[in-house]
Amino acid sequence: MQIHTRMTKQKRVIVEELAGMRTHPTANEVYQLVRSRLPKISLATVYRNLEQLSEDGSIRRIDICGSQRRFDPIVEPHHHMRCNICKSVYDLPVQKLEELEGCMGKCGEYTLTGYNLAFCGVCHRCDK
Amino acid sequence: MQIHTRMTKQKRVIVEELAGMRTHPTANEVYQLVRSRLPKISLATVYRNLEQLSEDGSIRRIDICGSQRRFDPIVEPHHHMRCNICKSVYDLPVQKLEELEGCMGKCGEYTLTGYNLAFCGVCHRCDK
DNA sequence: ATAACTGCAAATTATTTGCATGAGC
DNA sequence: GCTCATGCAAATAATTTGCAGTTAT
Repeated sequence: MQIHTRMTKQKRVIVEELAGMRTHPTANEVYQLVRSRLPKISLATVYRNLEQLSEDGSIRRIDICGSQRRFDPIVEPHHHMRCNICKSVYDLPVQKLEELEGCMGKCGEYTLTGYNLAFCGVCHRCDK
Repeated sequence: MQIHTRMTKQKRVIVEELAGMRTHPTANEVYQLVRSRLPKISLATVYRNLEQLSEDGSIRRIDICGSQRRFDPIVEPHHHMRCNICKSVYDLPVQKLEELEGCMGKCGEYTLTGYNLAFCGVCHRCDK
């Protein structure tokens, strides 16, 4: 980790493309998007920027979805759901779990600082 | 997936070694354990058996811990916490989240069938 | 000027698969 | 005996790293 980070052309385009997306793209999906504007960008640069942006809190990294990491431009607390069939990840309109916030802090011999909650199920498109 | 599964020597030892473990081992950790009793077993066999056992509900697969899948012999609902520092995964003595159960079923346009909740923080060993 | 960032290619890590042989039921 | 399971080796997939050249501050 570094002390100073710089705003590069690549980072700016990554942030711009991610903004507003609600599909929780993987690194490779972000790479494909960004490539239409910066054809020479490399996948490693996308990985490095997504990682750095997660670290400074600009975006949210979603580690709960099986083998592939996903990214979310919305950092405010909310929950996700992953369809067992199509594997898409959606935002969930469940806001009533503030009880979770009450778990933060000291909990037995652990100090809890955050959590990941992911539901699984079937989405409207796959539910026939 | 197959219709009939068989109880092999390898599967039996994997189940026996896993039973009672509270460290949520990775496939490779299970492999190392089992190897002391079955030196010729291969890592692929361990992966195949852990996957099969998760599918038939005999063990629980934990997909929420970053890049490595972990396994838990306890299938009853409970929550986990992963230390940010040592990356260990612990059981959590938080049982008051039954509200989560109330979220199952229809939720907007989704049908929720399960969830994964993992806390992160710092464990007693790393908290100095 | 200097430290951070890039693209590229190669390396790593975790997991899966093809296949010939072996073993439960 | 018929499948399913195994061991091995090779393949895949996701992510990370080394490095020499480039760029933001």
